[in-house]
Amino acid sequence: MVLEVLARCQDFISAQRLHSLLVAEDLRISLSTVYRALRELETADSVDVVRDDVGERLYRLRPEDGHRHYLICRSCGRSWPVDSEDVEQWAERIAADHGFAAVEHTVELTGVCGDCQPASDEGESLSCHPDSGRRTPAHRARSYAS
Amino acid sequence: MVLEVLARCQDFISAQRLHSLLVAEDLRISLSTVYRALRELETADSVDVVRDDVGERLYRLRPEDGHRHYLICRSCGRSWPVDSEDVEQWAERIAADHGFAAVEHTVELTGVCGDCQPASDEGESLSCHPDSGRRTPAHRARSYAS
DNA sequence: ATAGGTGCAAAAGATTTGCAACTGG
DNA sequence: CCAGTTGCAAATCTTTTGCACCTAT
Repeated sequence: MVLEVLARCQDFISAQRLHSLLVAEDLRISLSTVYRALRELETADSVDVVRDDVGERLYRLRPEDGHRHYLICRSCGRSWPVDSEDVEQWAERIAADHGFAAVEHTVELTGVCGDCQPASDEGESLSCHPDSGRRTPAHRARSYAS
Repeated sequence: MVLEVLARCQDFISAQRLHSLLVAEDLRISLSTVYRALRELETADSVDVVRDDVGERLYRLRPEDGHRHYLICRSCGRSWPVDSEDVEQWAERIAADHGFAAVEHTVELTGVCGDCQPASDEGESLSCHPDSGRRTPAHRARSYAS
């Protein structure tokens, strides 16, 4: 059930919201089970995970094409898989330069998408973000970025 | 006091450990105050922040040369500022391609440093990581990476 | 019957905050 | 005397876990 919603969603979503969606569909499932399912999917590398600005974890089913990095709109919350060839290479190079092995990287790209730029809120096209066009920008704990 | 320890440390450190260090030096300060100080430094863009594999936040005083990205050893915890020109450019390009504005990015590079590769643990040269050479690798919640 | 999944409530843990006491100017 | 800090304890919030129950094999 978790997988199904994730697949339908095609966007990052929190465990709690996911649970809400499930319950809203009359599916009987507990929050614990949702967390357990997500953890499985995570260890199976079937989902990508990013952190909310409040530390909450957001999950997204990894696209079949293997993309692992996304461009996320801070306003509506929608995400787009992006090509990360360059970063992969950069990461490898940097690691090699420093004599590192077993390198892993985490990359999060956020911004304001085209739809959210002119007016203030729209982008209700997808269903995973009840709080679409209204998200606390830089609530308190912003990740470092530049 | 917080600043001083951070400066001396030159590495990522958690609020709690930082507090321990302070207390260990007979400096009278509460954990709350440490958190408050770190938050200030954070909003002042004086520190960079990364997330532990358990969700804990680690802070590091941003080097004067303005580096914002680091290569962190998963074994001993030491970190090295890295050149991120390429990623910056990549980020800008990707964002532009998608019509995004106000782009921000977060990049975390982890691996096993040279010192930690042959044997298992060493690298006790710096003082911020009491738990050096022994860190739960991929405890449970691994960030997505590739 | 039996292994594994599930729900519930409690636990864990990091961070924040209300509030009263305190300090330097 | 006051503004701004601090400490402490309590609250918050997400995620995990213990444990009993229940179900499909």
